[in-house]
Amino acid sequence: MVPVKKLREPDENLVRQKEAAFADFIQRKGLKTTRQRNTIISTFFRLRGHISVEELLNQVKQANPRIGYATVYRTLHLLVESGLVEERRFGDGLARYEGHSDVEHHDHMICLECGEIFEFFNPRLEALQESLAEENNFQIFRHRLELYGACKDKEACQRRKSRSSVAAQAE
Amino acid sequence: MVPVKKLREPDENLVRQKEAAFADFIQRKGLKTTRQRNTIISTFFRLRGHISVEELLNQVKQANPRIGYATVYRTLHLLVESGLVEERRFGDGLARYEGHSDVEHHDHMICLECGEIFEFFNPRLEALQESLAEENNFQIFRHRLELYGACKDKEACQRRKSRSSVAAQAE
DNA sequence: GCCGAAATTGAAAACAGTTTTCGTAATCCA
DNA sequence: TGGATTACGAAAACTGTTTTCAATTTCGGC
Repeated sequence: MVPVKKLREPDENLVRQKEAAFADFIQRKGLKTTRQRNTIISTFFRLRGHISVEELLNQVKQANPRIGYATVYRTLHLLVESGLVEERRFGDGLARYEGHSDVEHHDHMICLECGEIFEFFNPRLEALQESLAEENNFQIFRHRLELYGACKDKEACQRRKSRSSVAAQAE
Repeated sequence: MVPVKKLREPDENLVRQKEAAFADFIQRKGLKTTRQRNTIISTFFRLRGHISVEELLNQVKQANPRIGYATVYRTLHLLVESGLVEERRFGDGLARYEGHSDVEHHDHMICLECGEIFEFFNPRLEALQESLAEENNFQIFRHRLELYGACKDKEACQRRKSRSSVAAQAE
């Protein structure tokens, strides 16, 4: 079973690979390669974690301050369409985008104290879901499992259970 | 284990009980009892399922057409605060509200074809989540599990897998 | 290299769902 | 039954996201 892991630095080879895959996608669709899109995707792939549009735009603006929201949104949609990126919503009202990790499918643990998001995958869990669906005459296309709580890595998160921070507006 | 069930008609006694509980809540908070709030909550508790604000407003307007969005939103917030109702978001951008069923906690299967929402609960699933969290040094406060797919009750949902209907914008 | 159709951009407007404002009306305790 | 307090409803404001539109860029063919 694949344990929880904090996301590692994206490695440069993988990033290049993804950029190439996106270029392919763009070409296959008969779309055009533009400076803005390149800036956005290469910025995106070099970030790690679950990026909100605003976070991405901020980074992107460092490379090219003239790029605006619209283009970032549009490019993210393309990334999702290309299959290179997934959109997630964790209940704080923001869409977040995640470049595929090497784990194909995974679920999330979200620390309500520090906001850290961990990925995990467990085949028994998947199997159990399948068999439950089966029993109930339901066919699963996809699912979403999110555990909200406190990570124990940082003692701070265990102490500060006041639910003051991120917890307030989550969900 | 508690199997999937479609929601039954809310029974009149339970509804009365909830209305009373809400009245209590209002009083404890030093708020006022108003005709509008009464209309809204009694309409809400007599509906079943996972109600969107618009659905609720439509129903409410039949009893009193002068009631507007603002009051419905405000009353729903009170219901959530009172603990009698939970807010859910299934990724179509709408908040949905659910009066507690008799199953305290439960997860959801959502049919992407017909939009039907089923509730289920499975202790093994819960236990597995707990042990995964344990292993990974994480403390769960709450979680959310949603299975998206096609219900097999209606043959229509199995046939029509084209992802044309509800599926398109979901997530 | 240059043309021109087609795609893309950025700013701003539009949108959807939700929240807030503000003047008026209803509640309810002394 | 005041009268302070809370609630109401309509409309404006807000947030995150999408669309519009005129101007710009891309790129395959010449």
